[in-house]
Amino acid sequence: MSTARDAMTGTFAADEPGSLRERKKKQTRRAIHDAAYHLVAERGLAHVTVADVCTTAAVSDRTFFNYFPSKAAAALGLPGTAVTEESAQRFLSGTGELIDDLCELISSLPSDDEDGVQRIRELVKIEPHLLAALHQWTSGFRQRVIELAEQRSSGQTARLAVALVFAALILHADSGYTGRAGRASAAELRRTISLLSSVATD
Amino acid sequence: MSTARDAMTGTFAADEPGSLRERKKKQTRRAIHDAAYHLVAERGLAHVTVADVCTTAAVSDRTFFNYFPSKAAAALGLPGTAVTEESAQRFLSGTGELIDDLCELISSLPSDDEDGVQRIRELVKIEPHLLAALHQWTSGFRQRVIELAEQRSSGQTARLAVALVFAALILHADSGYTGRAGRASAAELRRTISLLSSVATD
DNA sequence: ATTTTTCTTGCAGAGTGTGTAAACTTACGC
DNA sequence: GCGTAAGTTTACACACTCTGCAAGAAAAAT
Repeated sequence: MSTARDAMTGTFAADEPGSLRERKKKQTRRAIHDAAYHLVAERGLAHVTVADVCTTAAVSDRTFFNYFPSKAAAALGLPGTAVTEESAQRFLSGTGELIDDLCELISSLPSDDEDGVQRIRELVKIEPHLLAALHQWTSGFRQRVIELAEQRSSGQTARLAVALVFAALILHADSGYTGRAGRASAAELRRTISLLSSVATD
Repeated sequence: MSTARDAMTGTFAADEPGSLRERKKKQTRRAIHDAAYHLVAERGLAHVTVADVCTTAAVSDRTFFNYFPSKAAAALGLPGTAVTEESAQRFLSGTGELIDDLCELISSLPSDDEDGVQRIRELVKIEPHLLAALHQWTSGFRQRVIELAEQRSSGQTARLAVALVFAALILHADSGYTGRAGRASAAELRRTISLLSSVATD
C-alpha cells in the first residue's frame, strides 16, 4: 500500500490519507471516542454529558457534533459512513454468490480501532440502552446495503438476503451469542447464516 | 367475551378493560397517536414538534410523555409494552415447534388499531428516519422475546430462532418488501422464514 | 360522603442538537 | 516564502426533547 507521498517534494496530496488534515481529524475523532468510552464505562451513560466528554477530549461542544451525531454513537465509536466507497465498488463488481459477497461487504466496516467491536460489546453489556442505539445505527447501515444489493439482484431476493446477513451480524454484535472477541469475519457470518437456515427447517 | 361487568351493581372492576379509566386512557392514547400520525404525514417529522401534537390532541405536553417516550414512537403508534403478560404465558406453555410459537408470539402484539402496521409502512416510506426509530423499538421487543425463548430452549438455539423471526418481522414492516397491507400473521411470518432459509442455501 | 388511588397539568430545569458567523489552520499556486 | 482558497474549530444563541416535582382533578373504593 503506497502512502501517496510525493517522492519529489515530500508533501502529501490534499486531504488524502496521510495529509496533516486527515491525521488531525482521525486524532480528534479518536480523542472524542476514547473520552466518551471511558467516561460511560465508569459512570454509566446517564451520568455523562456531552459537555463532560468535550472537556475531557479538549474540544468544543460544537466540534463534538461534527464527529458524532449523539453521545451514544461517540461512546460506541460508530463510524459515520458504514460503507466506504471502495467497499461499495468492490461489492458491485463482485462475481460470487450474493450472500457471500454481502458477508464480505458487511464485515469490512471501517473501524478507527482494532478493538472497536470489543468495546461495543463491553459497553452494551453494562448499558443495554446502547444496544438500541446500535440497532438504530445499524438501520442506516442496512439501508445503504439494501441499495447496493438491489443493484446486483432485484427486489425481493435482495431484501431477503440483506435481512439474513444483518440477522447474523446482530447475533455477533449481541454479547452473549459467542464469547469470541474482535470483529466478525465474513466466514463467521457465512457460518452463522448456515446455522440460521438449519434452525428454520427443523 | 365477558366484559367483566358486575351483574349486581352494574359497575366495573377497578382498572379492568371496560372501566372508565381504561377507556379514557385508550382514548387519549389514540388521540395523541392520531394527531402525531397525521401531522407527520403532512409536514414531515422535522416540522412537527411535540407541542404541535399536544395542542392538536388537546392534552398537555407533560401528558404526552406519559403515553409515548418520543415523537417518533407516537407517530408510529408503537405500543409501550410489546409482549402482554397473557401472550407471554401462552408462549411459555406452548407445545409446538419453537419457531412456530415464536411467530405466534410476535404477531400478537397489542395494537390500538387494526391498520397500525399499514400506518407504519406509510410513514416509513416518506420518513426513513422513522425506520431507525422502529428498529430501536424493535430492539427492546427483541430483548424481551429472547428472555422468553431462553426459557423454552436454551442458549444458542433460542437466539438463532429469535434472530430469524425478527428478520422476518422487519421485512414485513419495511415497505417495499410486500405490497400487502395489514399486520403480519403468524403464517405469513412462517412463510417468510422459509424463504429466508431457501435464500441462505442457494 | 369521604378517603384513597390514579391521572393530568404547569412549572422549572438539565441536556441534546443545529444555524451562523468569526477566528484559525492547512493546502495550493505562484 | 507569501497570499489566497478551502476546510475546521469555536463561541454564541436558540429551539426542542424529556424528566422531576407538587398541586389539582377525576375516578374508584370504603
